[in-house]
Amino acid sequence: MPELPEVEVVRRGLADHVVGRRITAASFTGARVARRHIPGPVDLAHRITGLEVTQARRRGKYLWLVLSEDGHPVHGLIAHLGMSGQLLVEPADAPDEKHLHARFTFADGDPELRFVDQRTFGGFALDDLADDGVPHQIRHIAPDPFEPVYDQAAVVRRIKASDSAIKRMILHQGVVSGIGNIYADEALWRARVHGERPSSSLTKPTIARVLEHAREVMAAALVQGGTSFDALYVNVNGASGYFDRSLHAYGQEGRPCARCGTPIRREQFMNRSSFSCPQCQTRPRVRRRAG
DNA sequence: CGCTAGACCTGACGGC
DNA sequence: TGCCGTCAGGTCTAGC
Repeated sequence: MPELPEVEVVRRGLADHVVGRRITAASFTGARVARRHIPGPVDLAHRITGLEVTQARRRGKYLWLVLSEDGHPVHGLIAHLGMSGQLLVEPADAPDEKHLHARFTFADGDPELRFVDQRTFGGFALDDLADDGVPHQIRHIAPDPFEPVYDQAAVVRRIKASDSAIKRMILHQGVVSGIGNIYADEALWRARVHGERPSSSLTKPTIARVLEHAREVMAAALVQGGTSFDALYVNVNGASGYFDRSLHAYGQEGRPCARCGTPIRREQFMNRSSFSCPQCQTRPRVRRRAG
């Protein structure tokens, strides 16, 4: 569910409500929520107990809490929200949620931090931090468009060199991170490019425009607290964003394109739905084949 | 190497 | 009312 803007809203909540506090206990309700931590949930809980949260960081859709001892960073507690994960800051006496999977308590008492995840595609892992402060386990995730180390010219070159569809490339978290199905469709609509166009057939300025639109639409969504269609996506206080009102393509099947009035179409691509304007975003003429 | 399909889960919704 | 199929914001991997 959550893409970069929604995850950034959560990161800011963690920065406001969790950074600066010392963990006194952690519990995980099962192995699945800690499946990325090979030694298991008990080891994970044991190893973070007593450490202080000194930073809340994010790359793309991945979050991590920098955990320190005596002021020195020792670990990164990686969190991914998957499709339905929520990190909630709540009083300890709030009733347990149906899909509560983790609980963290702190030396200064209330509030505690909870991880609630209906589908448990999300979860936690503990890892060391590399020299640049990024946990080793997410080294394969490329910088997102809001990071200082993001090199758009390099991303454009890499995409231009690929014969893959442009939508596949901007969804590829190893090329550029943070973009998911919603913002991919919105960026492509804004750039008037059909997602199945082979990347190599696009000019570098066009590829750059797609990426710039992706960054802009995510920045606009962030201002509005992210995109939420229902109660599944919320910030750490349980509140929803309202960028869904500003979507032009995603989920808009049959509604008139805001530019030309043509009904937005829905197609299957990469085993998921894609939304686009048939008039503004013409399909590639031929599906190229090797040979 | 790149791509596809499938797996991992639960719940909401529409049709019958 | 229930049953069944479909769909959902993500990621990972087995197998071509």
